[in-house]
Amino acid sequence: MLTNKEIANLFHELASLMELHDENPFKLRSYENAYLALRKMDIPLMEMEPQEWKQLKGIGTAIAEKLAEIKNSGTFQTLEQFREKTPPGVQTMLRIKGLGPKKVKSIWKELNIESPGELAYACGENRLIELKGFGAKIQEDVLKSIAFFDSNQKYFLFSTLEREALHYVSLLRNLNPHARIEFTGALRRALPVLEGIDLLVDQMDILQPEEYQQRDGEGIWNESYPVNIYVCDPDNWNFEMLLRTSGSESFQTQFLTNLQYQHATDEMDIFVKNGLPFIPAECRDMDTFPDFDENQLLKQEDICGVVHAHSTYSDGMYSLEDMAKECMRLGYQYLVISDHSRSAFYANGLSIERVEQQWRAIDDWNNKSDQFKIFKAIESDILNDGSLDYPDDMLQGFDVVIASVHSNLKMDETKAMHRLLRAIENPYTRILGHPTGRLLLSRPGYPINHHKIIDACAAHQVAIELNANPLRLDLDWKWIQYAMEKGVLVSVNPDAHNLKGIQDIRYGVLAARKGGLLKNYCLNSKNISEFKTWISSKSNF
DNA sequence: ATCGCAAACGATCTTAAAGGGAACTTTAA
Repeated sequence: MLTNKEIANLFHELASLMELHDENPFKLRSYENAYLALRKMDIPLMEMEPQEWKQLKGIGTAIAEKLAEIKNSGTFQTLEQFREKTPPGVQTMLRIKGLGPKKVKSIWKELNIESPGELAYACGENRLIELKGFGAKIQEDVLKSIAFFDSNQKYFLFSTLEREALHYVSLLRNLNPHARIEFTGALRRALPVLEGIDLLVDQMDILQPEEYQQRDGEGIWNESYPVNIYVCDPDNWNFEMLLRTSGSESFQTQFLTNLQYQHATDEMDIFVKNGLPFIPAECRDMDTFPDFDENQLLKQEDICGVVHAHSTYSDGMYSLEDMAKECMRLGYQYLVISDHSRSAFYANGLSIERVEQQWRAIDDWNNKSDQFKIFKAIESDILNDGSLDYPDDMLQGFDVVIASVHSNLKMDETKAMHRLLRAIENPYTRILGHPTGRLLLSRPGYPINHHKIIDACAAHQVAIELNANPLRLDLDWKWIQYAMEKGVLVSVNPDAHNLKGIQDIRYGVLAARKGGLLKNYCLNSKNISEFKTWISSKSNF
């Protein structure tokens, strides 16, 4: 069953392919609009009644019919026809950053290049610059993009493989209801990007390796990524094996030599019996293992407030009130609503008038509700010169200003640092949003000096966002220790654009734990009164 | 292909930077 994003991507793919084949630009714009609408939806399309599809804005008769086809077969005829008349390698080229349909078309038709490999070769031979509209700079960038693209081919997002892994677990459980099955390997350590799935099972005599192949039809084996199934002693669930198969290399060498394992009742027991501090699985990628009390490590239930979410005022799918109600339902105490600022045109950023309109709505809510509070925030674009997106007297009116870069991400380190440092130094900035702008496996993000950024945040009492979207997880977990050393708070922010998106906080908490974030260093683990104190704590006015 | 206003059809409209090539196209947020 396809997810909304996967379905949306099919229409995006169709639009690109149609453009490649010179179809009616308005037609393909409709598919592009459908893509934009569907990717943001959090109600699963495949679980909706077919007649409901047509109610959605951007979905008419034709696309609703295609959705029905997708429900039946996972794809639709029109798409398959366009796929058929486009070489697979050309389709792959469409996924390379910096190449849109126009450029791919000219590479394909003028140079007869039909794959990224051939394209890289042609760049090496200086042949791309012959094309009209291409030059030395583009040729160089294309080579870099292809290298980045290639290097990511064997990796998958944690969120993707976790979902798949749960599917495998249920398959295995069907084969043997009594089996004990656990995630292990990098999946258990919650690495943000993974090469495959590792599972540890007992009593799996029914599953000899050669059988994996035979069971192809049931999806036990997989073509895109390896599924490693470790089998331990059927009579005795083996914590040694769990520990060994889930440790990183540095963890193995530092901890797993000469350990006594006998009669361990759980994993923690092995640590205790050997006089070692317990290191939770997700923390085992750290270079050095800090002395911490595991109980102080951030937990999902420590998060008191939802910081950084969007509403229909900008590019969110749900109203301010709906977002607030969902946060309440999930047990949070407050919502820090942060729509896009006025320069974010593509995201329907808020003009000054519309900011004021939203403020009135927030005041209304807060006047009526004393049990759940909405704070006024903005995700302000950091403009090219490092300034924020509104005049000071407007910025002053927000409870929280989150400063993020959204445009002109192609920067060298000097430019990026200048831009970010200026934003951090701005007296109104309270949180630095997704510090590198990376999208895991798809966009590298601009280069920054993390030490200097964190130092500046410490000097200016600016918290750093750990954007919890599984595609971002930016600030990277590796920098959390340094942030804590400098006393910088980390805010685990969902950046939600719909109700479901709020629950991305879970991925953020995993990444935070991975970096060893302690509860006391997490901004949104503050309860509402602590959070209010933090808001009024900035002292450099 | 979809929408919206209207009753069969016309309009579809983000914007700015970058790069290449001397005015404009392409891409990406």
